[in-house]
Amino acid sequence: MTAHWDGRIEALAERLRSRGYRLTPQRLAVVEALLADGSHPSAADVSAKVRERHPMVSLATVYQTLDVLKELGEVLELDFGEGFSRYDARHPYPHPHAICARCGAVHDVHDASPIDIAAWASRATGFAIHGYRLDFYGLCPCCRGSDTSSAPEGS
Amino acid sequence: MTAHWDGRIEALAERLRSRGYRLTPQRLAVVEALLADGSHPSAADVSAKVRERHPMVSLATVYQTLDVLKELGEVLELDFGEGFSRYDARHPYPHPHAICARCGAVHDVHDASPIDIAAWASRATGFAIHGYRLDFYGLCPCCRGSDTSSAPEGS
DNA sequence: TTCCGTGCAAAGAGTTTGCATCTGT
DNA sequence: ACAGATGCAAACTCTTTGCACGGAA
Repeated sequence: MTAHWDGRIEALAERLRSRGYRLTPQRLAVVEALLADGSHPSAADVSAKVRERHPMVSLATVYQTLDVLKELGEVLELDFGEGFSRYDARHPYPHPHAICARCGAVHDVHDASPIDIAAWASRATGFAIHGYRLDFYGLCPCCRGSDTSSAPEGS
Repeated sequence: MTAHWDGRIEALAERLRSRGYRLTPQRLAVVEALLADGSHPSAADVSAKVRERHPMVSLATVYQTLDVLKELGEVLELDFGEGFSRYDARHPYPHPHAICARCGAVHDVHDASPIDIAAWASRATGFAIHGYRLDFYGLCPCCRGSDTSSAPEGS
């Protein structure tokens, strides 16, 4: 299967080198782990994925590589108030997310907004808007049907 | 001066008592600190403010009180990815914020959105949307004019 | 008197950093 | 060969928790 992030590994490798960063096996492994699926992995998720095939890559290296990728604008750090960060290397630009309160899944929302919310906010606030974040909380289509209660855990 | 949160201290006191919570001097001090100004204070900010007049109130008590207030729905916990949470007791319901990248100020956006973004997101994602957060990043009107560079710190 | 709340200090989670060793270019 | 990257462990920040004391109902 092909998708728009095909070739992103090669592009990233080139980008790293041209900016004076070395392309180490560890960095390659982190990039591969980030792009492996459409999820929004935490640093621990990335580390676990990397260790499946490169058991000696340390968590510190994962964090350091994520920092480099953030600096290059090739990964987006997402904080949903869970106590840790998630990362998105497939779509490293601001876009809305929908978070399921029951199963915890994070979905990307790629539909174009019917309005230019940044322009609206600029008008409403007087700010020069550089970016935004828009997160929706609710039940994903899957969890909507499978349970009448919306709480992740019974209190 | 009067504002819509006048009487909120009294209302909160009543709410606490009716729910079986005690109204202690510490809790009153935390509530006062939260409502003192329109900023979006962190727990440390609240603690500092409380200690101006009640030096023996511990940080743990501040956190515990914030938990109670969150449970009552009287304070909103906000996480802007700064590594700590901020709290809003004046407007404890979801509303957009605008964060200045230069001075760090957090402004409330009270203008009504021109569209029902929750309805849009529901249509776009199939989620049952329960809530959302919308944060804008940029330069506040004050910082816009005072400096041509947008970085909080020179790198 | 009976709990609930407090203060202290220690524990906890996630992230960052110092330093000696190793490696891509 | 040399600058930069790695791995380990310790440090750091914010937040939560255990426990004995203290005060309100």
